[in-house]
Order: sequence, then C-alpha cells, then structure tokens
Amino acid sequence: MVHLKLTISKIAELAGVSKATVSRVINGSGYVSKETREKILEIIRKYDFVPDSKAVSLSKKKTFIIALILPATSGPFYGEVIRGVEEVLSNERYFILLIALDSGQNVSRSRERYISALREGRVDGAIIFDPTIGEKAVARISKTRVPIVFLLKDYRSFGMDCIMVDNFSGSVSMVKHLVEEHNYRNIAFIKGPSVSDDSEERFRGFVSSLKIHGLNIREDFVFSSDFTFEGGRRVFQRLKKVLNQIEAIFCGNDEMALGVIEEMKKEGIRPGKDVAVVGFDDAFWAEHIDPPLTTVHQPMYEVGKIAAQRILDRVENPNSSENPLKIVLQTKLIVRKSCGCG
Amino acid sequence: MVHLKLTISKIAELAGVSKATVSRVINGSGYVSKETREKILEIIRKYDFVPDSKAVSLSKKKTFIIALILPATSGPFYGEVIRGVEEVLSNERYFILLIALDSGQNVSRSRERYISALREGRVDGAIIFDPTIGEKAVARISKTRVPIVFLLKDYRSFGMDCIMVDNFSGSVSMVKHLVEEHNYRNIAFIKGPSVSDDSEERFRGFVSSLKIHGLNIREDFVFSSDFTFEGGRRVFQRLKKVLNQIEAIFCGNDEMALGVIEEMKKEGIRPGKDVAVVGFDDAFWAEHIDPPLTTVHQPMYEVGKIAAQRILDRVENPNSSENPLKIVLQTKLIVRKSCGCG
DNA sequence: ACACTTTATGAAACCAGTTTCATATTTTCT
DNA sequence: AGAAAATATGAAACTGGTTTCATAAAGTGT
Repeated sequence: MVHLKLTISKIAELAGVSKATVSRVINGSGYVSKETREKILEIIRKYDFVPDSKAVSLSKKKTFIIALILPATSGPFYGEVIRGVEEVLSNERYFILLIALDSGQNVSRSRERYISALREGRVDGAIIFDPTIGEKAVARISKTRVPIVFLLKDYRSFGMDCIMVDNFSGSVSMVKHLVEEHNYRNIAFIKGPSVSDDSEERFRGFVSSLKIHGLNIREDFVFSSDFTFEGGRRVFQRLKKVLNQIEAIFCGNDEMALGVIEEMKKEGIRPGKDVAVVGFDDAFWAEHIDPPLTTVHQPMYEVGKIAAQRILDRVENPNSSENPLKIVLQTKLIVRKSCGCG
Repeated sequence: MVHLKLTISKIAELAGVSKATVSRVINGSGYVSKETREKILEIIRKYDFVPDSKAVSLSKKKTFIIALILPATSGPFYGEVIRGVEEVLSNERYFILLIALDSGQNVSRSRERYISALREGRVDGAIIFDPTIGEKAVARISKTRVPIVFLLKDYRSFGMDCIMVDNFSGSVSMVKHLVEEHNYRNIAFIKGPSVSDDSEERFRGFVSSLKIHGLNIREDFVFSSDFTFEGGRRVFQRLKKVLNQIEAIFCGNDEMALGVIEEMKKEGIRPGKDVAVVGFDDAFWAEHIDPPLTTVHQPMYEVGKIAAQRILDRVENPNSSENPLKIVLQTKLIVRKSCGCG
C-alpha cells in the first residue's frame, strides 16, 4: 500500500468543499457554518491530517522559528541560556534553530552561516550571543530586517535590543568582599582574552574598585590568559613569581580559577588558606570543587528567558516603533570557601 | 526609501530572462550560456539577492534542517552531543532545530511538540534522545516517514537506526576495578530511575560482574534514587545504616555520586578513604571535585557525531533499503582517586 | 547537405498552503 | 416588504521558488 500524502486539497475533496473552506476551518478564520466545520474536522481527524509547515511558512511569511546563536565555548552557559529560551519559546509554539559558533579561526565561517540563515528568511527573529562580532557584521545583519536581540553586546545604534549582565558591579562587589571582609590588599587579577567585552568589564570593575578602596593597581599583579582551564594552569606558572607578595587571585572566570587551583594544589599551596582564589560565572560545578569556589553568579537562565520574551515581542509587533531596549541584569556575589571564608 | 523585496522574478526581469533561467544559474542545473550566466550573476551580486528558503523548501520538499531532541536534564551531555551533531551538520549546510524535553510531568507535552514538528514536515530528519519514550509514541513517529536516529534506545524494529553506549560493560569494568584492584567485596549500588534503560543496564552490569567475581548481591546494599544531586544526598541518609558493612558505593551517575560525596563530607566521612565512591558518566567537573571522581566515561561527543553522520546518510539516500543500524560505542573506565586509588 | 545530438531558453505547471474577491444565501432591522 | 448587514462558500490569485516540456538554435557526423 502506497502512502499517499494528504494535502488540504484532498481533504477538501473528501469533504466536498473547496480548499479555502478547509483552510478557514484549520485556522479558525472567516465564516464557516457549523455543519461544514464539523464535517471537515471529522475528516481531518479520521485521516490524521496535518498541514505542511513549509507551505504555511511560505504563504504566511512566518516560520515560527527563532535562531539562537551561541559560542561553542560558552560551556556551562550553553545549557542555561538554552533552557531559558526554550522555556519561553516553546510556550508560544516557536522553535529554536540552534547555531553554534565554531571556535578559533572558523568563527567567521560560522558567522557567514548564521547571517545566511537570516538572509534566507529561515527564521522570524534571532537571539545572538556572538562575543567577537564587530560593526561590519552587525550592519549586514541589520540589513536583513530580521528582529534581533543581542546578548552581552550593545548594538542599540543599529536598532537592536540587548540584554546585558553587569560584570562591572560583579567585580566591584567581589573586590569589596576581598578587601573589606578579608582585608586583602594585594590582589592579582587574571584577565580573559581582550576581545571579550566581559573580560574587559570585569577588569575595569576590578581596577575601579581597588581605587575606591584606596589601593593602587600593581601592573605586575595583572596577568592575561584565555578563559580556559589550561590557560589557568599556564598562567599560574607565571604568577608564581609574585605569589609571596599577594593574598588573593581574582580570576576572570571560573574555568581559569579551576586551573589555578589545580596547579596550586600540585605545588602544595592551599587555595583559600595560603592564598585566596576567586572566579567569575558561577559554573555548575563551582560549589562542588575543593575548596568550593567563591565567585560571581551570572544569571544566564534569566538572560535566556528575557531575550526570548523580547524577541517574541519584536516578532509579533513588527511595526512597533519602540526604541531599542537595553536590559541590564545584575550579577550576584556567591561567597564560598576559596576566598578564605568559612 | 521603501525596501522592496527581491525575488527571483525581479532578478529575471532585470536580466531580461525568465525566472527559470535564473533558477538554473542559482542551482547550477540545466543549460545556461556563459554570457547569460554572467549577466545574471552580476545582477544577483549587485542587488545582493538571496533566494527565500521557505519557497525553496516548499518546492524542493527539503528543509535542510535536522531536529535534535534532548532531555533537559542531560546537563553535562547537552553540550557534548550538540557539539558533535553541529560539527557534522554544519559542514553539510544543515541546521539544527533544537527541542528540549521538559522535565517532570510535561514530557508528554514536549513530546507532542516534537512529534508535531516531524508531522508538519519541518525537518528532513531527527536525532531523538528521549529516554522515557515508549512504543506507542515511536509508532506514531514512524508513521511520519521522517528518517530518525535514536540515541540510547533501540527501536530497530520500527526501522530506526540507533546509537548505543555500552553501559553494561562500563559497569562491569568498574566492578572489576573495585574488586580486583581494591579487593572490595561489599559494594553498594545506587540505581537511577527505573524508567531509564541506562540505569537498568548499569545495574545489570553491576550484578553480573559481581557474580563473575563470585560475590553475591546483597539486596540491602541496593538503593534507588533519581540521578540528581539532591537525590544523591537523600539516598545517602538511607544508605548510612549499612555504611559500616560496605567498602564502596557505586553510584548510577556522577551527579548522585557528587551528592553522596558532599553528604559524606558533612558527616566527617572521607570519600575515597573511609569508603570509596564512584560514578558513571564522566561529567566535565568529575575530575575537579574532591576527591577526583573515578567514573565511567560516556562518549557523548562521538554519539552526536555518529548520529549526525547516520541521519545525513538516511536523509540523502532516502530509498536505501539498508537495514536499521545499531552502533554501540564503548565506555571507558576513568580511574581517579575517589575509588581509593592514588 | 541532411539527420542527429547538444545547447539554450521560456511558458506553464507545480509545491501546499493562505487570502482576496465575488457571489449567493440568510438574518436583522426599519 | 425591502434594504442593509451578516454568514457561507468557492474560484482564482498569491507566496517564491523548481521542474517539466516544448521549441529553437547551434554543433556534429556522415
């Protein structure tokens, strides 16, 4: 038995009506008499008919798909952001087209890929988390006229909403804790890659907060790495030279903090006791490592949720002349033991 | 200036040819003279034209989208599987439609959602990782005729490929290590939810391996929980009663192991010293907790890659009569310190 | 020079729906 | 009863592409 594909026309034929009427019944639009509707619904049920989304998308000019672009390296955040986005979108019957940015040299390749997706009209809107994007690419994206919400990048000048996380304040509250609660006065800082805005913000918060506390920044206490675990290990080797001059190491993110902690232990130095080590992000595992990591929590689940709400708003009210929105979510200091507490 | 949308017809008009010819140029199909081709390409470039994917999908009956269905709770795996899938698919210019299964009571709701996506013809194929699915749902899925690859579920009887991980052997090698290297003879086991095949397989491997080593299974050493961190903590409270009779606790997954370890520490019991605790999965953080967790590595990145390769194969050779494939990937014992080593 | 193949192109059908418009029938209101 | 408004339905146009088919021109072989 050959499986013949059902279409709205076949249903119409079976019901003895026109396809326009079947379409009205399916969409609940226009006038249809009660009897006709029931008859058609009966047949739809009987044959288990579902309209083809490709045809619907074409004629309605709407895909019910939102692109979600994420950096491949966002490790712990990945899941959180997706969870937030999915929760909101699935309730409104939208789907997620997930595009991961290649790491390394291939970012531009994957950037082309997602810009193509936008230009081809594959999606109704996009949530873009692309830390290394620049104005040229944003300009191209803006030409597509597809509603966009940027994550952790402010491109309101291109008419795009953005959801930010207040990294600066996060650093400030961390330094406040280290200085006021622990009386540390010599704090090293390990920066992430300089292309990362987050990294720079965190560093600026660090510098600014030191100043506020009347401490001046020692350039030889500032190190640079790449936000990875391995990078944390490596940078510790350089940092060792000043280890006897410092009381705390503020790492630009948790992964590097973990690398530093591991390396310290290997050398018989006790993190949290001999020298404090703190991070930034509050990764899933941060509370379970030894010692539990004092860090700054990034509300990535909320970022996902709010981004999804915004993009839906934009998509469903395309001609709202509302100005591009900037929403700043607060970070939260999470005190555990690696700072010397407890 | 109003932005008028470009279509293939407008391009054709501008080039003074028919849209059929433009289509041929774009697709590189059929005959087109060199001059005509160049003229058309010139105009396409000049106006920066990209064909609408919705229209292409409809007429080609192909979306270049693969659905990827994942349980929301797959925490650490999430990223790994996605990474593997994305790597393969993006190279072949396919996109991922990501659908996360709700946790708890809403699984069936999200199951409906992804089955809808298949029935609507939204995707060319699907990779399904749905641990609690049953035959009824699989039967409905199979009716859609959409090529499917199942992850960690064997539904070859419905014509679907499956990628499995050999949990049984994983358990066996773990027990072998505990018994042969450490001489433990009294080992507790904490099962995951009984609906999970993985959980059951791991348990069966445990039982079988005990037998092989001439040990008999003590029912009061077997506990049940739910694969969560909290579940691990709770079950430890029950497990305490037999704590003085056992030398090791084999946890059905890493998260529970972590819960157990935390709880033990709170009570002043030293995991890895006083009693061994081992897990299953090899989550990202497993090597960084204290003590580093001895566990069984699940090759989820490879699972993703292979699943993606299979689904592409099926999608691009729709009438291959090849029998449904079962691919079993091997787990790997990762010895760290929580078993008492080192 | 003639038949045959290859190359080149456009008209029209097609993919599977939605939407507009015209028309016919009822219903409601003076 | 007659006009206006509401209800009901189908034909046809439309979404933006691809593909088939017919036709014509150019190239090839004998």
